[in-house]
Amino acid sequence: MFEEATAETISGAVRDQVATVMPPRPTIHTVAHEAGVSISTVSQVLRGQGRISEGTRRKVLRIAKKVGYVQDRRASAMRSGESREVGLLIHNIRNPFNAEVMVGVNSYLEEQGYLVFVLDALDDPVRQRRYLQTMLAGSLAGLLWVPATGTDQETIDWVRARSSTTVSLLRPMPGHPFDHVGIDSTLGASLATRHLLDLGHRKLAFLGGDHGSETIIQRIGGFATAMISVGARPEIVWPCAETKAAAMETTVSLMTEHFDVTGLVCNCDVVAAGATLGLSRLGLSVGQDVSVTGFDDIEDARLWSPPLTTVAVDPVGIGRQLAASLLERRANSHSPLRTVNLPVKLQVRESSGPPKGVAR
Amino acid sequence: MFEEATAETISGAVRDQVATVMPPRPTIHTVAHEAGVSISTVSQVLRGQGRISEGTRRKVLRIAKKVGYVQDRRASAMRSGESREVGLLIHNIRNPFNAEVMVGVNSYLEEQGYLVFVLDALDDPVRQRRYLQTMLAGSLAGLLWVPATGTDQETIDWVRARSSTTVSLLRPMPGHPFDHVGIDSTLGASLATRHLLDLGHRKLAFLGGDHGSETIIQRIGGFATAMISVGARPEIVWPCAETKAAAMETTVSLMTEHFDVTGLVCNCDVVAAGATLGLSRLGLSVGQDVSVTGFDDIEDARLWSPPLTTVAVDPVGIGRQLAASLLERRANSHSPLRTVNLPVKLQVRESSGPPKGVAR
DNA sequence: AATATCTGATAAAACGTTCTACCAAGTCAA
DNA sequence: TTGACTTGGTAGAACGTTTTATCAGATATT
Repeated sequence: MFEEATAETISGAVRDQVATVMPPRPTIHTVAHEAGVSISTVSQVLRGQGRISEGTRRKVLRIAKKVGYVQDRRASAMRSGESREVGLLIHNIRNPFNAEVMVGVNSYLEEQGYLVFVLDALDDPVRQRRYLQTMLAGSLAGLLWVPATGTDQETIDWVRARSSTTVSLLRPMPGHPFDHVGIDSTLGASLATRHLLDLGHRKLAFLGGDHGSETIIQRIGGFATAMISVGARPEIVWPCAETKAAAMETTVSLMTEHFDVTGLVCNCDVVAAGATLGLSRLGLSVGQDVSVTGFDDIEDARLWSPPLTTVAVDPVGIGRQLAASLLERRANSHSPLRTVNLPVKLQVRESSGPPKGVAR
Repeated sequence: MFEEATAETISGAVRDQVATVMPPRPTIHTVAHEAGVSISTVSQVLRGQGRISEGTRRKVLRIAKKVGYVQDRRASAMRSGESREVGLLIHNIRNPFNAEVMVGVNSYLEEQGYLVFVLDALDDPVRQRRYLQTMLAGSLAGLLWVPATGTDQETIDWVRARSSTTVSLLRPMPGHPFDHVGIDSTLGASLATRHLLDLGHRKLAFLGGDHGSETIIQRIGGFATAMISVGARPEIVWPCAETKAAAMETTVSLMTEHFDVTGLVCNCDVVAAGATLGLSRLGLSVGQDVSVTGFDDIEDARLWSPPLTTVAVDPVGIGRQLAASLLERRANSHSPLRTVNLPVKLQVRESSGPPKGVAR
């Protein structure tokens, strides 16, 4: 078949098998009838429970395979109140870091027979609320949740009332109402800051993050601590949204107002990317005129121009830890809540260098 | 609360409300009982059907809101056979392009009251098969499917037998068994190739893509056509996996074997990124020694060093078109299958330039 | 006054599972 | 032979909905 290479092709050719009537999906009844046993027997065989003789067991399994039976998870979940589906509610899947986390979660849980499905709240609390409602309406094995910016207490309480197994990640919530997997934000930010200070910088700014979140508080804390330890003043702190566009705008404003800043400690790599854009728009060269550090070490960071100095975390590792925490909580629902903070590591590349006038 | 800044902190502090017993989730029965009506009445009110007086209607709605009732979608779907959940089965969510598509799908469908959930097959046919089985086991409003590399005919047939509303995307399947939304791969590849030819290149290679897929056939077709039209020979075609690491390795091998190649036409931006890495490992400068073009125009492409010349497509637009196609198919299940190809546009940046020895 | 029609609501069966309670037949010990 | 126990299996209720059939009472029509 030849696809014409016009700008927009709509090929409306009639193809075969459009309106064939679908055969009914095989259910447990189909199998039972075919095998000449009761549905209870089939159910027990399929779940490996109850007392069934080896003979019928084999027969049922054979028939099940033959007719292509596959369990309806929702029916199963509805009756037993036990599902093997885990919801991953993420605040923004466009951030490649989150995609990596998802891969980690998935790889761990699927070998345990769980199905992970993902919802992207696009960092919108209203949408997030709607998603939470629909997810928790049916039974769910567990919820992995990166709360959106501006998540209110009511939502948190609502989730806590509905779901016993919830693990939050990355963004700590006030009061730590759930098990939590995060990273050592304070340490990370202070590592990055100290690195710039060691290079000779003194006039540094912190860029990015939404005001008021726990993460940002920790990171600003790390930044400030490092600054103060050498007698510098951590006075320039500009929050901004986690997108390149926003970070670019903010950087332009920031550098216009504070033209003597020689280093930017950014809240994440995406913000650092935006900062890079903003600086080059101002004709400033990253790594020479102004140093920039990120946070995350997403896969692309090493490809940028110049390659980004950043605080590396292991997103797949976070994903796996998340999954592990979830299963642990399921196994033991009465143990006290836990917070696990995974290690960070400074990854030095060319976006940071000594300030102008200081010999390397 | 102070989080210690060690490499790995496990804070095991006991917190409050660990073992509080959950109140039962309100069901339609709760509402019915509270309002003093039957569950059928509640059901009818909630779906706006049947003959219910204005008085009871209002009362039911009030109570439902009061007790915080939210419908159990799985029970509803099970009984009615009609769900409002759409599954998006994607071959690799790490590719930012796919994340954008997802955003497009989501934004369109959610305003129609659908819930979109995502599964990432990690480009593994076996995993994909398992996911398809679990998704199609219950009823699903529709399936959006980017087939994994190496999807076999049996799987395709199986899906066709189970699901009437499936839209495939991006990777056309043999025989075009579903509605399809794609991009004009042939045109895109020939645009990129022609661009390099116009700059004076003659010795070009095509890099990336998995052998045998329709997409790659189209793109290689576009590449070859453009080459032949100026009398060059399209002989160097190296497929490779869609990851930076693989592309880097392949590029190194390719350039070692064909040291006189001056331009690489890549199958996607991720591969182009890998190629960039490979070239710089060989000490070759991108855009000067060797030109590189990509395909997708992911958000980061303009940030790389040098910024990537690439074939731009609109992933969010694809997502929206996908959603539209799905709803159309649902509305009219007997219309002939359709293929929609969205336009592409060449985005020229600094990763492409005239070959050495040719004046710009 | 008897019958038909309409209105507002309900009872009960389904959807595909799981699970508790129960049963029939066989085995074994006393 | 009796009672107790074991083995292998089944019936049927339940999960939270939707949907069809039905019903009681009111209103309208002959």
